[in-house]
Amino acid sequence: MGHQAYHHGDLRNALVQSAVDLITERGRQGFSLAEVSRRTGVSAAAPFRHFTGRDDLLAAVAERSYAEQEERFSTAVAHAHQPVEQLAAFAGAAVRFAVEEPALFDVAFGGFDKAGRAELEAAGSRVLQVLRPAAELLRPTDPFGLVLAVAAVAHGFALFLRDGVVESAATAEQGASAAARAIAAAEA
Amino acid sequence: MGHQAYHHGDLRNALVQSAVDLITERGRQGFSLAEVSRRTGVSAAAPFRHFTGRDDLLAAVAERSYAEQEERFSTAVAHAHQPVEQLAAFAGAAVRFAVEEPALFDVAFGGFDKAGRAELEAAGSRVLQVLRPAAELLRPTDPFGLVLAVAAVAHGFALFLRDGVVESAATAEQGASAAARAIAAAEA
DNA sequence: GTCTATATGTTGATAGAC
DNA sequence: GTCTATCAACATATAGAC
Repeated sequence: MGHQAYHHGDLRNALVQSAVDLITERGRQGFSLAEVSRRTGVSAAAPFRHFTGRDDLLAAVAERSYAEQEERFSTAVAHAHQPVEQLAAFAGAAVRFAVEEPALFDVAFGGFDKAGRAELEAAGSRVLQVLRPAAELLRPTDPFGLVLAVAAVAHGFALFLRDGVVESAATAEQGASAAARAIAAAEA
Repeated sequence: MGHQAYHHGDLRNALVQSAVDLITERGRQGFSLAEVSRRTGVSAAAPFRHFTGRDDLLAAVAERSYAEQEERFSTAVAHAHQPVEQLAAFAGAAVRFAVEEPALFDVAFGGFDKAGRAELEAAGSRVLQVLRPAAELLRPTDPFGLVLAVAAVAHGFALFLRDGVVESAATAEQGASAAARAIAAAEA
């Protein structure tokens, strides 16, 4: 608020939000910096004051994606009290995230160049860390291996759901949770 | 081979091959129809005689990807004789495919619009069918559920490897195989 | 029937004005 | 901090050469 006519106030966040909306509507292929500018009501050059370019804006969307994932998954894990159920809850929440926030899912995993963006890699690692405590209890010899396996199967089901290989979200969620329990049970 | 000066002989396949090479070198972001034309030594308009556009060429690459996957995975499965080992072999082969054919992996799963391309969806389903016999033996009540879980975890590990979450291909391959065995063991 | 030449509109990005 | 040019590269379409 102030001089909204010229200055936008918070153009950076407005651009990120427009990008999320655009990708939600048209998919990550339909994303373009020009269209984001248009929707935000600024010129095509304006975003370059806040981002070094197209990929930098997408990186900001990815950061937001990881933050949202961390919040959702840590909440889901906190609501379960048995370690095995925490893994299952994580897997289910990962599938729900793909359904409820398709744009954030696609940008984070539809992989653009994460190379050289240490902050993004760190954010991605932090998401997996929410499984650490449960994994330490269940498999003290190789906790990270257990984390990876559970995250991998959850992500695979999420992708199958978005790809249409699995039709119902409930099926994907249950499949991911069941697989997480099976993996946790191995050599337990 | 007759008049190579003008007619290309097999421009369609040459374009697909150039596209694979280009994506291998620069990633799926670096793909452009113009660059593919340049490398193949034809004008930018030539591809339109064989493909309706950019996405149609990518779809042809995806078809080739699924064919390659089907061949690799069915071979891997055929070499294992216990059903559980067939699942593990599939998972390992899926990870190897991501390493050895990064372009084919990215195009098939880096998901562009598969909507309305029935042939592509069918090819994708056929890849999973190579696990059917083993799954029928191990879990007759829900064979497809077992197929999905194994394919999901394999795909997840493959993606983590390509994303740098897992550093070594051997780790990813072993993780995927071990998870496949664990999933097969559940309620067996 | 297969490719080239050429043209249009869109995009990502830069430079300089306000 | 944002705008108005402006540029090269790209996807796509059409008409015509061989």
